Amino acid sequence: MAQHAPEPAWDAEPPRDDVDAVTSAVLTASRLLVAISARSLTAVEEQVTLPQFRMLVVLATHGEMKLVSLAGRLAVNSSTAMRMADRLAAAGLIDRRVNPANRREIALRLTGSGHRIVDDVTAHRRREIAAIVTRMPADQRTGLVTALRAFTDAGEEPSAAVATRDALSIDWD
Amino acid sequence: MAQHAPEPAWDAEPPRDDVDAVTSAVLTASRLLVAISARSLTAVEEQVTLPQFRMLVVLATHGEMKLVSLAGRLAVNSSTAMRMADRLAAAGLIDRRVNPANRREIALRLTGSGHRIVDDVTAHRRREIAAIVTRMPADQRTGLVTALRAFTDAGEEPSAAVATRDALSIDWD
DNA sequence: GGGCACTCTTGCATTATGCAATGGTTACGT
DNA sequence: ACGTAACCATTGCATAATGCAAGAGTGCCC
Repeated sequence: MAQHAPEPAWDAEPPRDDVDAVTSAVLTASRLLVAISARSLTAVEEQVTLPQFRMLVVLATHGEMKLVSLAGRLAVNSSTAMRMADRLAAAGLIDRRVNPANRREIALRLTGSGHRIVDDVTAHRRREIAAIVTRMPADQRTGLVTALRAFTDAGEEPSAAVATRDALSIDWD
Repeated sequence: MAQHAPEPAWDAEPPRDDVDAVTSAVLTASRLLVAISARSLTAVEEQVTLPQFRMLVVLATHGEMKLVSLAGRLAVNSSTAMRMADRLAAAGLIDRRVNPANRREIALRLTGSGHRIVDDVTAHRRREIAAIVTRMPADQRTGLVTALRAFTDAGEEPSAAVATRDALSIDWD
């Protein structure tokens, strides 16, 4: 990929090769992380479908929410969220009640069982990542933290403007 | 695990463990990467659904395949893959023909239009990651490459044993 | 030649998804 | 205070995704 002789010949523009090499490294890491996440989901996929799991994650993260907010965060139509909530409520994983302060809306919330499912997946994922980190040379670890922080900082700054919706198909935790 | 107390990750709380801190950093980066991928998909989601796009990606990566292999790689039932292939063929994005060497199987392959869709998404994703990398301090970039390589190396080593299926819902490129 | 494994295909049931319409509830403006 | 507009949940309708199971064609091996 990156040869040597990074001669920044023009302007203040950063050398293309440098950025390209880093981009490729990030993409490679992405694939691994997605594979890990996919594996961590197989544990619960007997109990809930993937879209249902996404809903549980959002509720675990944001606590009680009304339906339209939930739908917006999942980037699905409210009718879709509606029927998913129906099924999750029937399965005893979420709890629905009318908001007494505003009777137009309903408050949706995880039950204990719902929380347990999310926690199981999160624990599995953390465990698997930790296992990988353990296999890394110890002196590389601090470097990874520093580098990733720089990356996420650079990536999150403008995201306020973008108002990134939650992940399309996999929510991590 | 965590109820809904926001996790202090690596700062704030005294890192109980080196591994723990790194794991948290990786999880944070994961979320950003997923958000990026989700955004890169919105461009094509008028033309194909997400599962359909996954199928296109697999075909772009592996070239011509028979149906069961494709289904296996997508981790879906062959009947599901079958009908998705029907729709993609009807849309002119893939091409199906009987394998002359083995008339039980059908060979599925991307058309030009199918390729274009995959390329669009990949380009979008690379562009967005590159933009973030550009915003990083230049002296952090090489550190990121080194650190990510150490991470992916450590993560891929045992994956031969695991035989990781492709990502459950998002294929990256 | 016959069984057997492999492939594609189709029928059936459930879930996911969006759009549009309906009815209840709140907010706002005059 | 009244009426209208905005907001919210809900349901009907159509299509896609998904798995299981059964059926039909094809190739392989003994």
